[in-house]
Amino acid sequence: MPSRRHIIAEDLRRQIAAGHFEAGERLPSEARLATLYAVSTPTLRSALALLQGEGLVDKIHGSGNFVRRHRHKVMYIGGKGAAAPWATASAPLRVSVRATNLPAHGHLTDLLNVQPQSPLTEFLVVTHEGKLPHSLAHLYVPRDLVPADLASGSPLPEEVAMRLAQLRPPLAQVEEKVSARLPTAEETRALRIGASLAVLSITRVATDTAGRVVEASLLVLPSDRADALFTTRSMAEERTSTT
Amino acid sequence: MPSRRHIIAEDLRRQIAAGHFEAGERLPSEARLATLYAVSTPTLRSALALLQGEGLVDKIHGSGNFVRRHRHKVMYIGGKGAAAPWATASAPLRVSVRATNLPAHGHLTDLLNVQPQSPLTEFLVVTHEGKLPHSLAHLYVPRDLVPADLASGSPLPEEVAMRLAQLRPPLAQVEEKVSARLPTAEETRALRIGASLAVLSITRVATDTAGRVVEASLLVLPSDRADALFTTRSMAEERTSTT
DNA sequence: GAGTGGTCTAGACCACGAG
DNA sequence: TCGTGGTCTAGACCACTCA
Repeated sequence: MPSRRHIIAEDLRRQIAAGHFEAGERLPSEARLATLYAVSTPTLRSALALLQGEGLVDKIHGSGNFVRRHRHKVMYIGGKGAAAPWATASAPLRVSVRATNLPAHGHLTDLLNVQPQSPLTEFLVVTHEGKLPHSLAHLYVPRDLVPADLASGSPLPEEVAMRLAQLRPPLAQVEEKVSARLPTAEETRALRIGASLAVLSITRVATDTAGRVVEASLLVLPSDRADALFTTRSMAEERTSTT
Repeated sequence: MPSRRHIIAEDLRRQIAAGHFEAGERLPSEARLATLYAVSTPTLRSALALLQGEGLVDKIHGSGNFVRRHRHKVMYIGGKGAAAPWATASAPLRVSVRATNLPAHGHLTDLLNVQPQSPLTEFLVVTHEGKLPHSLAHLYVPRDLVPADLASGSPLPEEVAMRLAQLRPPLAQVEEKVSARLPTAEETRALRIGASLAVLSITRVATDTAGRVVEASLLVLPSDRADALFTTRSMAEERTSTT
């Protein structure tokens, strides 16, 4: 037995799919929609919450509910491109980087396998698609692997990737832990997403041939904009040695 | 500025963490809690919805809100163990399998790269932890790779894995597409989870050395019970050939 | 300042679960 | 049958955005 909010959500989905609302267009106000569907505002809002959770609708406080413009998803490619996770996306995204020096603390000491207080550089990477934020990444690299001129301010993303890759030995292993969850309060603000839109959270640890952790990254990918793809080629040795 | 529901949710989190409520214990009724916190029932319910989304609380219609018993997460290991994804979990789970024959249709023809109507066997795999469902998997295998005695009814899980592995050539590649999303209505029922608890959805396609798809699986892992781990060992050839 | 969404209330009635 | 959660109402007031 479908509840009213499901009926309303389904009707709006249909109208959006049928093109009755243009991409990027604002829907009628919640008060107006509530009148149209003859329900109270909380009921109508819960219907919209379903559409938000699917990434069909963008809610902007003070402005309105908008039909999402971009419906194409980016594919995050696992295993490759450590130090440049944003470059593994398959669509043109604008990338900005802010670098900060900080001492290792908390989870970071475990992730990077370093002593507390040992010097790290954090790269806060925000990708945008058009003018809207797309995804977030925090990269942590031991300071001695970071050229001094990249270690603070807002370096160019391409340069960060290239220079880091030059400075360190080849990677031996990339380990990626993937979780699904709802966004934190900060993430809903930073990514301009609703609290009911799930995100992919990827913790990636890259190790060099000497067994040293050369980079740890925390990636947050909203589920309406990104999936992740992992490809494993089986070789006889691997399939026995990894058991 | 924290809203009331966040304050209430935080207080309940604290009390649960402090052990004021035992694992598996029922919380006071929503009406009672609403009185205690001096808020209306919708407000109190939205606070509980936050805890559900974190997997801290199990809501059971007609019975009450229960503190989740198991708080340990299973780790799904990517890349390995095609044909037995459930075996890659790191905790003891009870597994049940139901096999059905069906013709390829819809997405399945694309995933398995077969003609529509070509014969497949579906294995519906449900894992339980104790008496509660843990996760769901649908496996699809071309019929000619399935021994006849496994192709219907409820075969033993271990046998399915072993016999399938014997019958087919070694795997060349496993591709896993990972998404985060909220559960569908059927999944909330089948897994006994709230609609606000995100799930990891993994589509796994295994290919043999001849390039034939020998298995496609759709896995659904509730985010409070499972993460996924992917490990990539870099070899010089791979890093250039996969670009 | 006008209009939008965000939060909350104090009820009502329905649907489910267990004794 | 009774207590539980599920859904919904018809408002109120606050916070944000934009002209």
